[in-house]
Amino acid sequence: MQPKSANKAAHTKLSKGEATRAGILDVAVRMAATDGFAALTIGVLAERTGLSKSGLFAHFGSKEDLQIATLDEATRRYNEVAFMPALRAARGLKRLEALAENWLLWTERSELKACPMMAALAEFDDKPGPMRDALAQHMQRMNGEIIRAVEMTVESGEFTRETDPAQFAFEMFGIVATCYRSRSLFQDPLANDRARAAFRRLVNSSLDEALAHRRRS
Amino acid sequence: MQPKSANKAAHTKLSKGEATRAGILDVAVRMAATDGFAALTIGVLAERTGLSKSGLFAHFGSKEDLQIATLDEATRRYNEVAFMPALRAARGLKRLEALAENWLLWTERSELKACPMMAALAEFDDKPGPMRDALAQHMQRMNGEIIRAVEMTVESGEFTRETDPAQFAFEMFGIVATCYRSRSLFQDPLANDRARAAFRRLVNSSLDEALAHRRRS
DNA sequence: GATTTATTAGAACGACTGTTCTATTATTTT
DNA sequence: AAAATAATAGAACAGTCGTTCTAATAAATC
Repeated sequence: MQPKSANKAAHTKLSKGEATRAGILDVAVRMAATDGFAALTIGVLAERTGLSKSGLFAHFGSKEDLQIATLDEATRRYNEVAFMPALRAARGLKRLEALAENWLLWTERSELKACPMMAALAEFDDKPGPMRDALAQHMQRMNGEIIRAVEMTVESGEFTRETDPAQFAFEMFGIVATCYRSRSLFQDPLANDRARAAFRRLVNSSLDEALAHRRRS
Repeated sequence: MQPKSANKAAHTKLSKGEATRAGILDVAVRMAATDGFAALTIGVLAERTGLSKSGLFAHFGSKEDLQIATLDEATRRYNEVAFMPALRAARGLKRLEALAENWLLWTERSELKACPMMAALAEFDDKPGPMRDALAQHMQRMNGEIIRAVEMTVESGEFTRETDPAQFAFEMFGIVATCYRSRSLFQDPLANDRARAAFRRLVNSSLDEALAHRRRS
């Protein structure tokens, strides 16, 4: 199943198997974003990639592995398109804002119709199993990175010491998630702006408290 | 399919058909909350209600109608357990707070493991069809009621005139949705408190602006 | 109590599911 | 070019899906 020369340098030409696997995952990520992970059936996926069911199946040991691989690929793209570029912004508020903005826009930039991670969240957050475990891990990591960014904004002095990074991350996540939902369910063209306004308010409340605190002491 | 005497007073004894139908929907709502609407299959539902597949199926014309009926029943319960009781609170901030608190707690009070509407939202917000239409309608109504409550809080003078009710509803929805997700995915026992803190911050930002505004003028 | 109507069961349907075989091609290594 | 290995196809599997039919039973009406 696994080619002999598994570990290869980043830009080595892909073997045939690896290339088709990548192609499958590309279709799979798109499908997961649009129709959810439940729609990710072997038959439909085989049809859309031009492979036979068994031919496609051979690239993954099971449907569950296929789903996990799809989720992994989606988060890989998120990191590539949204998270890592945000790290180029200076530590502190600048970076935090970049994280928010990139998070809002990464699906458009990846030409996805919706966020596959949000879809996965919705489908598996209540069903125990390997998929849910993988998802929880990804989300913990993402959340941890946001918390880290908030902590740096506190350390830089832009946010008050009273700021609760976990609480901030919680609210930030809510804003982004609601934005995605608002877009898909209501096709609300204002969703992005509403999310930005909410985020600004969230940021301001940490800033304002800082100013008030300094005035008090 | 429909009994002759369909319209009956509120507390009339249910006919046998209506009783079983209600029993089916009770199981269906519970299942939708726990496992999602996709798990709402005729076979499983028949097994859990002790009916035959065809016997159960006869109560609904199609699976789609069953799903819609389940969603309707869920929103009916929400209105009964969360929305209507909140109307007993005085117009303005009190009522708005009651709406938020009841919204957070209605699943526990209904002995549901999660919110079926949130599940529906996640599964159908991207798939056009009657189910999505029904869902969008319910959500528009809920959102409208929140907006109305915010408007009343503005009219009562507790919120500043600059308050954007739709924006407030957007953020409030995000807070509740994230709370539910946080509970189910991470089993976070702090989720409710985080949501309450976020809501308090949301409320405060409208109040503070009001004070600032009065100071300015 | 007899007759009509509402409610349920049972069997069968074609379509689709994930998965496992075996066989046949491509590709890579020797 | 030969031998070994990787990649794909095709057929078949047991299971489930939603749905439709016919037949039997329960309840309501006369």
